[in-house]
Amino acid sequence: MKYEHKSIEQKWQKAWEDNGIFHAEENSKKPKFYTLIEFPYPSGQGLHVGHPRSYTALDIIARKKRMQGYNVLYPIGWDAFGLPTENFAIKNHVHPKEVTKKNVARFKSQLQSLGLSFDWSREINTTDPKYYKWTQWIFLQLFKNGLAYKKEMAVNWCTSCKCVLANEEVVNGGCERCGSEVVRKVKSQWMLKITAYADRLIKDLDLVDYPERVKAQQKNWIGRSTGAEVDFTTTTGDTLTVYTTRPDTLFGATYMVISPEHPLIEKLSSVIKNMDEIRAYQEAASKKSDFERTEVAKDKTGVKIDGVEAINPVNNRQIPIFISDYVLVSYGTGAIMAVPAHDTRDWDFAKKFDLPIIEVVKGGEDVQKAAFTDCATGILVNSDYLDGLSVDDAKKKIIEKLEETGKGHAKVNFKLRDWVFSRQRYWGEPIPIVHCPCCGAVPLDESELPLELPNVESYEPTDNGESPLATMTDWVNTKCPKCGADAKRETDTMPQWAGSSWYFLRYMDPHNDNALASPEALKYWSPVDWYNGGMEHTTLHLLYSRFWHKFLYDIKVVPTPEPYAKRTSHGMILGEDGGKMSKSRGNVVNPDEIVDTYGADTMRTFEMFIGDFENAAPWSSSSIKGCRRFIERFMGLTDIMTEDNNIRPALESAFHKTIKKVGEDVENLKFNTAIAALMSLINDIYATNSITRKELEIFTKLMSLFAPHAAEEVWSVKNLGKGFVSVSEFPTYDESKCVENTVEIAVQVNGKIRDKIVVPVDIDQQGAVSLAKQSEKVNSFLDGKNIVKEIYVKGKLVNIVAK
RNA sequence: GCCGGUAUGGCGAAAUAGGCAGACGCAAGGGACUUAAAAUCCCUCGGAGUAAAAUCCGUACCGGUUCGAAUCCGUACCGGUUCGAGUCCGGUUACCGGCACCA
Repeated sequence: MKYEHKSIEQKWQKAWEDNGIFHAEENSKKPKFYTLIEFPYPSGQGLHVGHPRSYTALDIIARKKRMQGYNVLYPIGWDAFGLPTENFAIKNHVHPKEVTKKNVARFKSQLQSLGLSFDWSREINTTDPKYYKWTQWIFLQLFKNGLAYKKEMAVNWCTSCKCVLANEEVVNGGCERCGSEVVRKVKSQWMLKITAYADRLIKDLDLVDYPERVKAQQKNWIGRSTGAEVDFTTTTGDTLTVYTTRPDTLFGATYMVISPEHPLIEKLSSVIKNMDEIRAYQEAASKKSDFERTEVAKDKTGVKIDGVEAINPVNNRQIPIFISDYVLVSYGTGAIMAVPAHDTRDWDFAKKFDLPIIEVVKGGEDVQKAAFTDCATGILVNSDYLDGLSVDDAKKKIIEKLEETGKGHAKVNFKLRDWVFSRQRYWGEPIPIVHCPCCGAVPLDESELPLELPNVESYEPTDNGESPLATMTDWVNTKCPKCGADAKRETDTMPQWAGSSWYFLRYMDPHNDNALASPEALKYWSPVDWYNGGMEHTTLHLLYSRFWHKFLYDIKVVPTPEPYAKRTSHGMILGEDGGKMSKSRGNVVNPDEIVDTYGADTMRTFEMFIGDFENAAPWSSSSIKGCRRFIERFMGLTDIMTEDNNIRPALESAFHKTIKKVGEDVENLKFNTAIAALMSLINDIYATNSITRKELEIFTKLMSLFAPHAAEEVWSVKNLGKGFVSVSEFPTYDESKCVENTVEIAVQVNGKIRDKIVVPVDIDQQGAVSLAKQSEKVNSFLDGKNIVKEIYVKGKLVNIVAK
């Protein structure tokens, strides 16, 4: 049979869609299976060869589950709010809505050309007011529950996007999206209190099946640490509270450091003698970007505060206070007690400013030469009632003492900060809040949702840091929903992460106007059974959506504490040169060209065959030919089919083994070896020059996971079964038929292979060894030696140990 | 610096409760078919070695355990915990990812 991929692929894509065979069933009695991929951002560049790697992988899972009798939900939609669209709109003077529409159409046709078994009847779009009505609704619930609040604070400001960024969006001091410089800017911002969920976001990782690296990264990002807050009094009678993870070293505190922004400085400005010097330091620190501030500086800087000192609560020793930018205002209390003997940063600082270093934990080298930071082995010294204790015991004891005397208490801290939720841009969900001069921030009534984006003249971001919406006075000016007074709408919009934080719920019931999804649909489909996506979203989307879902669980909207039961992650497809695909490198592969030249089936098979799914893999324009040949050979089977409706005995175990292997490998994301097994089997089939009807039926079903169009064609041309092979019953195997009658085993002498023999599969040790000894080759190595030991490993080898 | 991961032919990679290293595919070389090329089919394909064999070497490094190690161990060097350490804690090289002055 001639293989014309273009006509075949178009034909079957249309047939699948016309018959709706991939639509998830409503009110089904079948067990459900919800497979999910991260819905794409429809960029102007169109689909990238990286997208199909994830989509094809879960498509294969979805297809297999469908064939195994599950009611499968494999949905698709568009995460369409965002800056590139807006920037394109500004440049070309088109409405972002139009840009989005065009990009979605392009993406949709590209995706459909790949033969992915999405349920297109559930397509969603985050920019659709019917969709973002519910994004806004969730925001209102967060607001009503005190988890959304507005706060004046220093934020990350992208100088190019003219917009604030969340901490998660700042990469190496630059904007995650455009790479431009990020500076600190004080602005009033909407914040979401993700920190209220910090503990549960760590703890509930135990409930889900995620790769270890994902769990580790999330834990690392949340950064839980346990320690104590300790109150120091100052010579002015004020209280200076510090956070420390090493309260056991309190006796070794020889100075204190507060961050340049610490409020105590203003409060004591009249007492401080060197205020000019301090002001100059503050000024210099504020000019540094966040990146420079947090970069591990080799050289510590700081200024000693003149005129006020602190008193160590455990020994009443008077110690100096410094300001230094190595202490961050945003972590802990913005102040530390410095224990140079047991903290490398404090040690560096102490050396530079010639401050005393007092050893309070014994067990390391000379603390005058380097800080000793090992908690596991140290023993407390020079610490009064803590002397002789281990670090752990000393921590417990000192915290007890502090709590007794009211000088401190145990404290847990997180690196995680609240989520900066405002963006000063047009193309995002409007925040449904009205600012009233009397009532403050007032939420819109839920019946007013969706609060739609107005049409504006210009989407250009403003230099004064306000959203383009602020210029729309008839939209901005409104009445307070509470008291009716003249009031103004919030003009900031939500970040792109808002719409994607709950989209998987909408798929369960995408056309519902009364709720984000019906309780019945949520109950039936939750949680997502298998979610595949990129590692780059681990501390962004994946964390945000877990947070929202936990909140929705708390207010009894969703039935499960975690949104995704299982998460897997694919590796990147690299350019042929081994580097990341990018326009500037000129190594970008266009999927349209691949589909055009080789067909979607080849593209799919190749992306699955390319290597370990979880690792990065370079594209190869020559290797893909092997996959094309494989599919041609598959199509060619139709020319050698016989009407025999059995599996031939010679191939029986090969078929059963392949069914088993393909099924298991697919579940374990080992697509490459599953395809290799099918290639091996087809080689065995061609060696016999024929294939039976029954054999072709099974082979076609297995192939339909990877090359669904070609499989449908073979299925229908040879009339192998009713309907579509894509929804036929997945073949089963018989474990007992997976084994051959005879097997070739290796014969070793002293661990070196000397011969290979064919033996019955169930032969015992004695039989195998005596057969092995009949080999001349083996005997030549045994000559003149005594046999010490004979080893037989069933189905593998015989090893004769001789001396 | 900390956390996680990886290391196998010319290339993408297989094989780990220890058991035939390199499945499957690409590339390459030879042959068949063809006026020729492409396509297809057959053969070879880790390295050294040989006329062909034999044989030796080979899974980042070094060292071990074992009849047998890509797979297990680190006992190499030193120290600690312990009545008692091969067993618990603390090493080397290269690359990738994450975090990084988080007290």
